[in-house]
Amino acid sequence: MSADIQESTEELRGLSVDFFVSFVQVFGLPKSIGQIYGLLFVSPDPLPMDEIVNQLGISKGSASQGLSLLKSLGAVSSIAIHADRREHFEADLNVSRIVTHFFENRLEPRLEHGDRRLEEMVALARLAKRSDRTQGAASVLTRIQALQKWQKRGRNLIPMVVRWLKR
Amino acid sequence: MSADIQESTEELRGLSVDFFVSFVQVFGLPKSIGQIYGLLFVSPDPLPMDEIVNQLGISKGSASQGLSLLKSLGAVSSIAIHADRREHFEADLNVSRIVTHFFENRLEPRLEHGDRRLEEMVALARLAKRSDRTQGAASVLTRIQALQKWQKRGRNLIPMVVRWLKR
DNA sequence: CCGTTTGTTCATTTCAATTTGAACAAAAGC
DNA sequence: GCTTTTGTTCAAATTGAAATGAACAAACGG
Repeated sequence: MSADIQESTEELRGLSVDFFVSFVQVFGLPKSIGQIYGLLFVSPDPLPMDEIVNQLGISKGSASQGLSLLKSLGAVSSIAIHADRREHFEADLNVSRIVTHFFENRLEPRLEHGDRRLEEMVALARLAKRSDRTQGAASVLTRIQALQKWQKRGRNLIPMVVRWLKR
Repeated sequence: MSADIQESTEELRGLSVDFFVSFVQVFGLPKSIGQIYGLLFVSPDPLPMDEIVNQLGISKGSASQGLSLLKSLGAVSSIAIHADRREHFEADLNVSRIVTHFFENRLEPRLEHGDRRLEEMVALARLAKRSDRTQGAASVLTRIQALQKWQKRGRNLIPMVVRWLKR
């Protein structure tokens, strides 16, 4: 490989790593996940873990953990390479998978939890309103109920987004 | 105020704080922001900063910074109270504001940046493909172009979401 | 079997983001 | 003008999440 090709390959790698680091951080995932995926994304051939460790300068531990998360997201898959017993990894172009995972695992549980919290809040605010017949208590109840509407609206949005991305 | 009312008021406050801490964390905002908003949300009357500091047990610094962020989001507004020179704060039920702010300030700049990165990546991959006529170089270019499509799709989604929430 | 390669786990370290609190500024009342 | 109250700023401390790397396990080859 000539010197300038190697150079631009490295530059491409850097851009890809950067791109995906920024991407995964939107979803609150660690930087190393973005680095690994970014490297695999522009690699023409599947890479073994020690290549990933070397090229990114990260630890074996990070690479191992990162790869297993990425596999669980369906964002990378492992490939058998003839006459090499090491596991090789390849990026899947599964943008919707990682996003869907974010919605279903990060967002959905919180929304679920939030629903229950809001129920309890309504109950307490009703109680307060009954004993303490002030304008204040009533308006707090009203607000909480308005918030419940927003919560529902948000939840309805998620399946729409997922569908749009899968379409 | 009777003992049981005061008690359930405190419980309500705790639930609200919890709810909003969890909410803001989805958007990568600090916990204190959620605490402050949660407290104001269930307060019948506007509160001065020192009340917020006392009730939440946070520092003056956090409260000051948090309130100014919340004001900038349009999530709280300040209210003048007769014969009290302290600034009083009230929660606005502006769920869409905070979400819109997230999209426009956190997401949009990243997407913008991502667009530029992808352009550079395409350029480099084209170069690589021209000099190095292997299957690998060509397939890397194809992937990057596929990613560009996803990026566009994501960007188109945002105005839709914002509209849905504002509607 | 035994040594070597490959990969995982988890206690410790590192690092970044948030919170604190003390110093400072601004405004108000006396 | 001086004191007190109110609010901001920012360097330092705290905290929590992620990365490290050493110890361990598993799989393979000879």
